[in-house]
Amino acid sequence: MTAAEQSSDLVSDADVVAPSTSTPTARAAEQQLLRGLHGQIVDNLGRRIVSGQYAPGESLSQESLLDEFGISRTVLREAMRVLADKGLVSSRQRLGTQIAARTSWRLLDSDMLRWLGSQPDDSFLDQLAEVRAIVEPASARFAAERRSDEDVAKLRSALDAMATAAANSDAEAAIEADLAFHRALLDSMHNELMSRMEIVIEAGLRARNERVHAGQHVPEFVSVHAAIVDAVEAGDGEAAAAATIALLEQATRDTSIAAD
Amino acid sequence: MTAAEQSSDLVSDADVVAPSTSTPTARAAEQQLLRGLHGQIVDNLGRRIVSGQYAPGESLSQESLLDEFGISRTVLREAMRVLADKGLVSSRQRLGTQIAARTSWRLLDSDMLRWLGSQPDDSFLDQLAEVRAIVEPASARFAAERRSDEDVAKLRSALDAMATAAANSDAEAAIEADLAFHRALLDSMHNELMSRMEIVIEAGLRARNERVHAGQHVPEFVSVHAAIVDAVEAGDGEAAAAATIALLEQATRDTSIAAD
DNA sequence: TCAATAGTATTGTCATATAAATGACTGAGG
DNA sequence: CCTCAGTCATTTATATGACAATACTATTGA
Repeated sequence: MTAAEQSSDLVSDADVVAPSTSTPTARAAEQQLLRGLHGQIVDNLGRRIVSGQYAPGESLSQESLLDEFGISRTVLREAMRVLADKGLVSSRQRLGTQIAARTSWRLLDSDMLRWLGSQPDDSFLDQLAEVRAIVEPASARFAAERRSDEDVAKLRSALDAMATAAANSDAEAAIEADLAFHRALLDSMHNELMSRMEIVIEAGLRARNERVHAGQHVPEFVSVHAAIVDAVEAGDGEAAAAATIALLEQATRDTSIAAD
Repeated sequence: MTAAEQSSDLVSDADVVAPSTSTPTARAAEQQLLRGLHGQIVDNLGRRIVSGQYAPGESLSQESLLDEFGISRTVLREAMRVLADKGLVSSRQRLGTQIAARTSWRLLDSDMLRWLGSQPDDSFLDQLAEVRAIVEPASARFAAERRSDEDVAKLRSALDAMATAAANSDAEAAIEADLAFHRALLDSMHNELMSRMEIVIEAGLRARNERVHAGQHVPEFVSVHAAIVDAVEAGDGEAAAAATIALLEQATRDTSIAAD
C-alpha cells in the first residue's frame, strides 16, 4: 500500500478524521492539535476515550489501530505518546496499550477540556462553572490592585467588541469578545498561572454556547461586564470581585432558564 | 552504531540523562515521565527550554539533537510531539523546530510546574502560593458542605501521618503526608477539576521544600491542619475557609523567615 | 504441587527511504 | 534596477521492516 492510498483511506473513513463535531468557533483551538496526521489521531482517540467508548483498563492493541486508521507505526506511536502524556493511556510491553483510570487523566489541559466539554453530560459543565466561580472573582480582586493602563485598555476594547457584536447579533463575535474580556481580566492579575486558567473559562464558554444557541443577549450583558472594568480601573478589589460574582450568577441563571 | 552502543552513549553523557537535579521526594512524580527513552529526552529538553537555555524563536535542528543524544529519529520525534503538546516547541518543515513564546506554554501541567519550580527564580514560587491562596480556601468551603465520612477519614489519616512524621523528624514522610492532606481536602469538594489542582499544590510544596530544608516543623503545624478538618467535619464552610487561609499564611511566614 | 524454563505476543527502538513544505536563490523580462 | 515566476536546497513528516526487550503463559521436570 502506498502512502497516497493510505491517506485516502484515512480521509474516506469519515468517522476517523471528521474535524470534530464542535462548532466553528472551536476551530481555532483545534488548529494547534490537528496540525499533522498524528494530531488527527490524537483528537480522534482522545474523544473516544473521554466519551467512554473504551473502558478503563481495556487494552487497545496498536496493531489493530494501525489497521483501522491505515497509518504508519511512527504516526501512531507519536499519537500514543501524546495521549500517554495526557494521562489517557499507558503503554507497556507485552501488556499492550491500556486505557488509564479516569483519576489519572490530566484534566487541566485544553484538549481534554474541549473533549470533555463536548460530551452530552452536563455535570462537567457544572464543575467548570464552579471553578470559574472560584477563580474569576479572586482574579478580579487582584486585578483591581495591579492592573496597568494597558490592562484597562484591553478590557475596554473587549467590552467594545462585545457591544458591537450584540448590536449586530453576531453570536460568533460575541463569544470571541467574551473570551477576550475574561482573558484580559485574568491577565490583569499578572500571574502567569492564573492567566493559563483561561483554558477552563474557554471550555466553559464554548460548552455553554454549544448548548444554548440563543437568548444570552440579555440587555444587561454588556453593562454587567462594564461594572467589572469600572471597579478594576478604580482599584476597588471588593467591588470588582462582587461584580464578577454577579456576572457569573447571571450567566448561570440564563443557562438554566434556557435549559428549561 | 549498534543499539547497545547508543544507549551507553546516552548514559555516559551525564548532563544528558541525569535523572534531574530535584530531591528524591520528586522521584515519584518523575517516574511517569521518565518511563522510556523518549521520556528522558522530554525531561531533558523541557528543563533546558524552561530554564531559558534556548531563546524563544530559536531553531533546534533535529539533526543536531540526534547527534547530541545519540538516539533514533523515532525517539526524538516522540519527544518533540510531547514537547509540542506542552506548547514548548513548534516544528515546521524547512523552518526547523522552534522554541515557542512563553505565552503559549501550557503551564497547568505537572511536568511544566515541576520544571519551573526547580528554577532558581523565586517569583514563580510566589505565583504558586497565590494560586493556592485562591484555590484552597474556596475548596475547603465547598468541602465542608459536601464531605462524606470517607473524606473526613482520609483527612484524619493524613493528619496522623503528619503527626508521626513530625515526631520522627522525617522530612520526607512529612511532605508526603502534607500532600496527602491537601489532596484529600481538594477531593472532598467532589469536583474533578478542583482535584486536579493538586498539581499546583504539589509543585508549591516540593519547590518550597527544596529551598527550606528545615525549620518547618513548628509545633502548631499539625494543629493548624487539624483545625481545617474539624471545620470541614462540622460542616462549617466559613471556619474551614478561615482555617485554610490561616494555614497558608503561616506557611508563607515560615518560608520568608527561613529565607532570611 | 511447584518451580524453572521455553514460548509467544506486544510494545520499544532503530535505520533508512521517500514525501512534502517552504524559504532562498536565480534569472528572465520589464 | 526592480519584479516575479520558477527552481533548488533544507528540514521536518511519514512510511516501513527489522530486531530488541519485556512480561505473561504454558509446559516440563522434579
